[in-house]
Amino acid sequence: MAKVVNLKNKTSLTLHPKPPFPFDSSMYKPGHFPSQDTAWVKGCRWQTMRWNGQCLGLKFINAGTAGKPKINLEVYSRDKLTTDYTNSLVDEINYRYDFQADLSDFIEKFKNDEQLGPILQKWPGMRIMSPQSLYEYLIISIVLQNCAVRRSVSMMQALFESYGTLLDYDGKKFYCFWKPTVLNEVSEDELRGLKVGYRAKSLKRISGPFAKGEIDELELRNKDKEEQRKVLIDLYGVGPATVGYILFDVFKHYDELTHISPWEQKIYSKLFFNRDLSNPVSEEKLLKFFNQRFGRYKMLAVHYIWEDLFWKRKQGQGPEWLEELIGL
DNA sequence: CATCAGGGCCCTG
DNA sequence: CAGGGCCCTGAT
Repeated sequence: MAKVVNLKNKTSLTLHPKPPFPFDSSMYKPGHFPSQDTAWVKGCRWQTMRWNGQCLGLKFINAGTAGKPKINLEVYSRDKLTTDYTNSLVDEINYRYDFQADLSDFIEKFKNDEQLGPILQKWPGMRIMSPQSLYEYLIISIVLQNCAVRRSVSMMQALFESYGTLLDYDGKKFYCFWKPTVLNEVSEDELRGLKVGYRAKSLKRISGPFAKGEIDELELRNKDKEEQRKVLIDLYGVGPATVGYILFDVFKHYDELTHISPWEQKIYSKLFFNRDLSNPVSEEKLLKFFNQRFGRYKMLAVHYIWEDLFWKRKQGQGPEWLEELIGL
């Protein structure tokens, strides 16, 4: 069982995302994998975070409007935090949640687009996000591979219980990720015991370069997209699908769309071409279509459409065919 | 009970 | 560059 740490120290900070900023669609993504390090209710997101050696419990509270955004951030920690620490934390949060992004050009370009226009009206300036570090995102990607969501959730749970830290803060409990050194030192057999299957090897081999400091996420952010791609694809267990997600979510390349998985292919074929699930448009044709229509914003545009679909589903207004595809 | 596919990726030929 | 195999689970 994971150890439980009670975070008694609370620091209050204020964040100012660049307007326009719709809080809920930016801070909660029904289309993302549901990990056990977070929760959301309207106007509020809880999220654990490992930063500079400390496990933190974050609570983001909406205290503004889309036009005049303001977030009250409560940071729960075991130790008292220094100003230097909270400054670096705020920088990191701004990066991970893309708070300072200027999306005015994107909004202007597509406000009258047939599919995108209505969503931009509803959620002008919605951000992309990756609350996790690059390493943590990689772990999630590995447990996502070649299985349905239900199993991914149970693998993640098992990993958190064995190697994570359960944080107790604000009357709630969420898991916090482990340091890369932890998995680097366990045996593949031990990992297999958690029923992660052949993914045990990938989990271990991905942890290595991070444990040894061979991959520095902050440094990698300053490289160009193709250099980032090369570093990622060289990791064992990381292929084109995973790299695509990371270049977009973690490194914020709004134009990264080079691979469409079969189930995404079915969804886009239905949404844009009204094709039956059994008769999807080819990946190549879809890629060409997105490129022509959305140019350097193609993945961002797809994200808006994707999240709109999954928000509707969450509210019980999703299309029938989507349930068929997800098959939970 | 058996069989199969699943939000990939690696390795082989 | 195509295709088999991989761990395991839930669905059939």
